Amino acid sequence: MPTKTFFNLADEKKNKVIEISISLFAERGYTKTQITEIVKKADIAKGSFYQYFDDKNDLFKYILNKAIKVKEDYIKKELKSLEGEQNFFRYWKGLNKANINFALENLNLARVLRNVYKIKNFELFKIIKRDYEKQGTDLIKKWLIIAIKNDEIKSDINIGYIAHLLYTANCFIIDYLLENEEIDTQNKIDPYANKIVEIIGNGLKNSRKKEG
Amino acid sequence: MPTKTFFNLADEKKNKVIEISISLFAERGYTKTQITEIVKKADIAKGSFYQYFDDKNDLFKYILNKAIKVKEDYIKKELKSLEGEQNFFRYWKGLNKANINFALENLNLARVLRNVYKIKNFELFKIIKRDYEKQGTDLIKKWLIIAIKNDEIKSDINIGYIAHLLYTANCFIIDYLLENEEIDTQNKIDPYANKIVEIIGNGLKNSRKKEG
DNA sequence: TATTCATGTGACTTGTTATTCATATTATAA
DNA sequence: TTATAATATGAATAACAAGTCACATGAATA
Repeated sequence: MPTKTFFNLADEKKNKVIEISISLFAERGYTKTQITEIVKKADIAKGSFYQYFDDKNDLFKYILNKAIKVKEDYIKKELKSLEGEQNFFRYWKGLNKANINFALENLNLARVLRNVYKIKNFELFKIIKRDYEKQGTDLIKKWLIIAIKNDEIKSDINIGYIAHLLYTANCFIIDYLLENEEIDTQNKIDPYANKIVEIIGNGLKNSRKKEG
Repeated sequence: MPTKTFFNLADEKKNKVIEISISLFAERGYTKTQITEIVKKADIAKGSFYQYFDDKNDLFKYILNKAIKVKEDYIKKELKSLEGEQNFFRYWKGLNKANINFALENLNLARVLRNVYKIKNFELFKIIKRDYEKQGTDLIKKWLIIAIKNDEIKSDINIGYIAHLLYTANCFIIDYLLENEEIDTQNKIDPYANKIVEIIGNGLKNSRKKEG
């Protein structure tokens, strides 16, 4: 956790440090981001940095948690608007939409999250990563179980596998978005995401049942 | 390129260095793999290492190219056995099979490749990575075009997107395999991979045409 | 204004790891 | 056997980046 001193800082200064850190972590990942560069860009002294944060890790965890919270808010908002909905695919589509909106409106935060996801052998983040992924797949699993009960989806699937596949399909869309910066508008990414949802959705659908 | 001295080495010694490097790069990725550890495990002197390789990068590129070559061999072999085949899905299944076999039989080489794929901001590897991905998607694109001509696949798809999706679905299977070491046999990974091929395949199929 | 507390500072220390180099050993050829 | 080339060695160096610290400045209160 950042120190009291950091939170006492004038908003402008505080946000400058945060924004610069986010953009560096997003661009270079954890290891290659240097405190030296952060302080230079934020125009503060090295010593000051260590008055604000215990160490590099402290800063990173702070930003990571920020990213997770912001993303969760997007998902919560979307789920609220889906309340009462019975159709699995609309749920999954909603989850995709929330994730895409989060990424579009917070490109660098989304990049920080994806970098953590891809990181290797970082004991500290392994737990965060696992929790984070579990949260995503658990939600899908819950929906899948209901969808199978409702005969909406074929029952000959392994729920764990498929939840993982659907989760990954979503990550894939986000990656595509983050790696192809030219795709920065809803107009371009939406048809793309919908196509994927449609393709995988068609493959999953219980063909014995007509669409609802 | 490793030096003449390295290639002159007795096979046992040479392979020891290679194997240890592969397993360390696979386990820890490029940055966290230390020459000091390689040298210690391979039981050679630090100075010797620098008689064999220009630097750490030289070693890594050598191993990376080795991995690419080995993987290509698996694909070439599979493609040969598919010669004359007209069905898109059998091709795609074949590609999956080749990749899975490569990964199962060369776990660490596969991990090295996946690590490179996930690496950020490594100018040197960006080109290799891009080439490598282009190769994978180009193959799928070629098949997709034929499949659409044959009415095997719906025509309302963006070939670039879908090729990328199919390519990623494959990477997803490999990741799942590499991250869940307990899945180390053909028996366990095959039904899993087939399920994914089936799901996405069903979604892509032209429903106006009966299966061939 | 004097005292105290909070914040700012950047040269220095520490730790880490790639890379070098002067020297020793071993193999090869004459 | 001797000379020459090839290979081996590990302590020393270099480069880099995180984290510290003794001191400076500023703000708040009495």
